[in-house]
Order: sequence, then C-alpha cells, then structure tokens
Amino acid sequence: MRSKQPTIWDIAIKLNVSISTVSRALRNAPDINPETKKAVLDLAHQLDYQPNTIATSLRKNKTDIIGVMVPEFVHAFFPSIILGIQEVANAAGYKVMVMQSGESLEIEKHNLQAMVSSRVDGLILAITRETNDYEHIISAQRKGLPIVFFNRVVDELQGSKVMVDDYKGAYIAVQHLIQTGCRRIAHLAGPENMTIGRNRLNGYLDALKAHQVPIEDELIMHCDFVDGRARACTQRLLTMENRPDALFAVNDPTAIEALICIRENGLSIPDDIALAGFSNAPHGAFVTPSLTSVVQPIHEIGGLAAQLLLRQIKAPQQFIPETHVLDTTLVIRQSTRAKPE
Amino acid sequence: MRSKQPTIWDIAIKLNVSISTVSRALRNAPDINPETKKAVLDLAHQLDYQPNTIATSLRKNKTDIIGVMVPEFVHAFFPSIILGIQEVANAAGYKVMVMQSGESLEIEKHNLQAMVSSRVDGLILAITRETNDYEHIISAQRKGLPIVFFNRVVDELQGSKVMVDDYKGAYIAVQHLIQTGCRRIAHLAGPENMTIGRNRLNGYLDALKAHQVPIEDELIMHCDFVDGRARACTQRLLTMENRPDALFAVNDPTAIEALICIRENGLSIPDDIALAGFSNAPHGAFVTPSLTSVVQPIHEIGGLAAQLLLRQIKAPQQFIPETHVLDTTLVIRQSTRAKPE
DNA sequence: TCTATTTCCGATAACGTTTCCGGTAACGTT
DNA sequence: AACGTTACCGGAAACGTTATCGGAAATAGA
Repeated sequence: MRSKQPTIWDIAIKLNVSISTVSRALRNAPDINPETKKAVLDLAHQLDYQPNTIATSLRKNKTDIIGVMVPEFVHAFFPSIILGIQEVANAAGYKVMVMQSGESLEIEKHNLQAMVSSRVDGLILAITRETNDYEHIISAQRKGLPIVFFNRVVDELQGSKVMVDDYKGAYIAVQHLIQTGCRRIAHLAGPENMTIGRNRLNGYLDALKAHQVPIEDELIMHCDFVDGRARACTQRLLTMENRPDALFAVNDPTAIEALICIRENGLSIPDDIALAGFSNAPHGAFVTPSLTSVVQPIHEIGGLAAQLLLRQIKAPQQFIPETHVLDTTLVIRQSTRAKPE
Repeated sequence: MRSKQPTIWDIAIKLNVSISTVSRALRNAPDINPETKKAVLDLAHQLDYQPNTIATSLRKNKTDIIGVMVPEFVHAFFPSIILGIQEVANAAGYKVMVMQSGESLEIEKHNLQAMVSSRVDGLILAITRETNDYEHIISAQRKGLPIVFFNRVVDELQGSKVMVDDYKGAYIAVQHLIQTGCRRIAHLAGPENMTIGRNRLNGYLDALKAHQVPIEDELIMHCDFVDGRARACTQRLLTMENRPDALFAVNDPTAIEALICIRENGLSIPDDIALAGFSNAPHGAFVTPSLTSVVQPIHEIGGLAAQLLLRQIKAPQQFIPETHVLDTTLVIRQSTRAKPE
C-alpha cells in the first residue's frame, strides 16, 4: 500500500518539460526561465515533493552527513557535546548521525564500518575505553574519511583532536584538597592507555610532589570508566588500615559512585573524606553534598570539533591536523572542606 | 587527495569477471562457483572493499535505517529509551539515526523533512511540547512512512503508540502523599494538550477526590516541561498565604527544580513539604533527599517501540496500529514522609 | 541583413549497486 | 545423436538525481 513518492520525473511529465529543467528549477540553477521555474516549484509543493537525497548523494559523491560516535550517552556529558556539534553542523547544512559504541570495541568497529559504508562525509569520534587496536580507524582514514577525535584521545592516531587541559584540572583539584588539609589523597583513575587518564594521573602526581605529599601507590586505583568498579575500589580504600582522607575521581560518574559508597559506610563528606571529581555534567550540583569538580567547556568542545571537521571536509588537501586544548577550572562545592584561613 | 574507494567494478576488472558475478559473490547468491566466489571475497578483503550502501539503498528502495527523533537528550530519559531502540534495531540489521528537535516545532518539521528525504524506513518519534499542528507528521505518513509514537502521544495522530500508565502512576503517587498525612497537595503539571499531561493531571485529581481531599485550582501549576518554569511556579506556591504541604511534579527534572527551590527557601523536605516526581531517570536516587518517584520501564519502552516499528516496516499492508500501555509503580524514598501506622 | 551572443532547454551519461533475462558449456538422459 | 538440465556467468536496465554538452530560438550588435 506504500504510495511511491513523487520524483522529478513525475513533475517533468505533468509540466511537459524535461527532468533537466525540473532539476534546474529545484536547485535554483541560473539558466532557467523564471516562469517555468515558478511552475515547477508550485507543482513540487503541491505534490509535496521531497528530493531523494540518496540519489543526490550517489550522484554528488557526498552525503552532507557527519557521523558522531560516542561510548555512551546516558550520562549528560556526551549528549551535551553532541548538542554543540549539531548546532554548527546544522548551521552549515549538514545532518548528524549519532551512534554509540557502548564502550565495546567490537561495536565500535561495526559502527565504523557502517559509517564508512553509508559514506558519511566525516566523523567525530570518542573511542571506547577498550580500544587498544587502531587498525579499523586508520583504515577508515586511509579511505579518505576525515576524523576528529575528542575527549578520548590517543597519541597513536593522527588527525585533529579536541581535548581539555586534563593535567591542569587534576592539578588544581588535588592542590585544593591539599590546601584544605588533606594528606592521604587517593585517586580513582582512568585507563592508562588514554591520554585523558594519563594526564589526570600526572596532574594528581605532580600536585602531590609540588606540595611534598608522599605518593603511595596503593592509593591509586584504576577504575577505567567501568560501571561499578569505582564503588568496589572505594570500598577497598575505606577498609584500609590507614584510610585516605580525600578522593580525587577521574570523572563525575566515578565520583558519584564513590559518594554513594562513602555514604553507605556511614562516613561523612567532607569531614571524614573529602571528594573531588572531574566534571562530565551539571548533575554534580544536585547530589548532596554537592560535588567539588573540575569543569570543562562541554558545549565548546562539540562546536570546535565540528568546526575542525567541516574545515577538513571542505579542503581535505591543504588540511593540517590541529590539536586544541581547552581550559579547565575548579568549582568548589560542599564535598571538600572550605579553605582554612 | 581523497583516495576513491574501490567498487565492484575494480574487483570485476582485476578478476576478469563481470560485475554481476562480483555482486553475486558479495551477497552470497546461490548460482556462483565457490572458487570464483572465494576469489572475489579474498580480493574484496584485500582491497578493504566496503559496499556503497547509498547505491544499494537507491537500487533496493530501502535504507535499513530507522530514524529516531526526541525533544532533547541531555536528561537521561530519552537516551535510555534510544538504547533500547538500538538494541532491537541493530539485532534486526537496522541502523539508527538519532535527531533531536530541541523542543522546537520548527526544528521538528525540518528534521522530519530531512528524514523523509533520506528515505529512512521508519520513524520513532516523541513530539515537541509545542507541537500542536500535525500536518507535517500526517504528510510523512501519507508518503507511506511508518511512524511509532512514544511518551509524548496525542489523540489526533494515528499509528502505533507506546506509553506508560500515567494515570495510575500519578494516582498512586498522590495517594501515597495523602496517606502520609499531606492535605494541600500542589501539582506541577505538564502540557494539557498532550495525553501524558492530561493523564497525570487526572490521576492527581482522582486521587484527591477518592480521598475526599478538596481540589484547589490555584494549586495546579502548568510548567509544561519548560526549563526554569518549575522553579518559578514553586516559588509562587511557597509564598502563598496558605502554603501547600506537598508537591507532585509531572516529571523528575521538574521535581528537581522544585527541590532546589524549596531548599533555597530554607524549608525542609519532607517535613515542611513532601515531594514526589515521575521518574525520567535513575538520577532521582542521587539527590538529597532522594526522590520519591513513579518509575516506568524505560528500557522496555524503546525496545517495544522498535519492535512495533519493524513489524510495520516489514508488513505495511496488513499492519494495524497498536497502543501499548506499560505499567508504572511507585518507589518511595526520602522526599516523602514514611507511612504512618 | 547577417552574424554574434545570450537565454533557455533537452538529451544523455554518469554515480554504484541489484536483478532480470539470457546464453554458453558441460553433463546426463533417452 | 539429439535433447533437456544444470551450473555458472555476462549484458543491460533500473533506482533518482546532477552535470556536461550542444542546440534552438531569441536577442543584440554591426
């Protein structure tokens, strides 16, 4: 029963002109009589004609679609970034196709293939936490697919990258913990193969060194963004003979898991244990105690990534990869002690 | 510099066979010599050949893509549903294209056009809060596009619908407030043109009636899902001469706005004012006090919607629209008083 | 009046697939 | 020896556009 959609053929026949003329009218080409153009447009509107972008894409060899793949989007972080991407992409006449890898390398590979097969004009990508083999990505790049990486960035891949100053963010967060009197500061860390994890760890380490706080390896727990692991790690930390008096979490979801665990153990924040996160979302403001966190310009990340990608799409030959590092700042809330003066 | 991607032509020439043969090999058709098939597949793999789905879509007149449009996805509600959609869609060999309307009718229209133009095989849609004209949707349906509606559902449109038992959810939430001693219960309501808003309002009203609690019109505030309005409404309620002793919010984001407002006014929850929401997300568990809320089977909504859509796609002629109403239950947390015995 | 230019339009070949319709060769059956 | 079957393959049309090319008519320039 599916009624077929009208094509330029239908319009051409009804108006007794050629499909060339119809095509010209629809994509307002210069050499056409204003009257016939109007006739075509009127009929098109009357038939509720919608151009078949598939045919156009095949012919023009471009889809005007940019793909976005993120590990997940149930936390607000990636959705907010996608918002930023969509704004600049739509403004430039591009559509956005969103996929999620679910933190699975296999799905990432599969989705990437699908993107390549659908001939997206470019891709904005945050890799999986388990992505340690980059052949599928490099293969796509070899095919000429422009890719911009963000958030989860890795040295082995080349291409434009958008990241934030993870090192500085971690440094100032840990410094703040030290300055408010904490001495045994644990770190719920991210994956070490990713720049984001390494930089935050380094910021943590250097802040400790700079303030002559001894580094203890058993206080560094790798949670690696996997759900539930932060809770287990926190539990281990809390039952140590010499309990830490502060936690610095690699991101907010990790911090919130820790917060719940601490609360369940009947300890108070920040009196027994202070807690700082790395902001993925505005939600940290709503938990109690509200979360001290490093904030990053989320919206800007998406917009910038899209801009870089569009630039590369439009001039692929003279394009030189750029790495942008956006600034981070600390927002002090209730989960850390007030600065003593 | 963009290297062109290999086509079945390249394979055919290198192997000295026709493109028909290559095509047969790639989509393992029956009548082909196993040896030539192997040769084709080997070369395809070696060239890293990826079929051009655009050409396939044009030829086969279907894209194997289902579109999803939601009002927003920075809150966890819609992303969770999309997760459910993706699972069943991917399992059935479909890709999912996600768009958001940003609660704007204009963007909804534009995106819908884009979906129609890209010839998605079907659409799962939650309309905007300001969508009161349905011509664009009906027009798409006339073109034969199968559409399944969810969450934001409206009587004027026909097609399969997936919703939850809003009436019952609201009823039991308000009943619980009454049974824990609340007498002046305000409602932060949703838009009245949407079934979801009406049903929750009716549940609220009927619960009051059933327990002989007088209905006061000035306690019903229409926040209509717009950011910030719940806060203003709550503020108005709190400064009334005769302050309500409970709030029932149409959803959790609304409830959380109210919670913050109440907290800022120095009032305590649930002692001064009890608060209940309608669960869009698991986040209600993390705020303090944790939020009493009506829970709905979020994941199931997406999966069911996708199933209904796929069924309609595969047998459009003998398809009869179905409306599914999923069950809701109440989770009692700290934002309402404990049941008195 | 004749040529040169402009204005508008049609025919047609692509784009990369799938699919229908044949066609050849090898084989088995009478 | 003639025929029907089978197994495999190629040709070519089609999907709905865009873009190139050339041609006819109208206009301009001399």
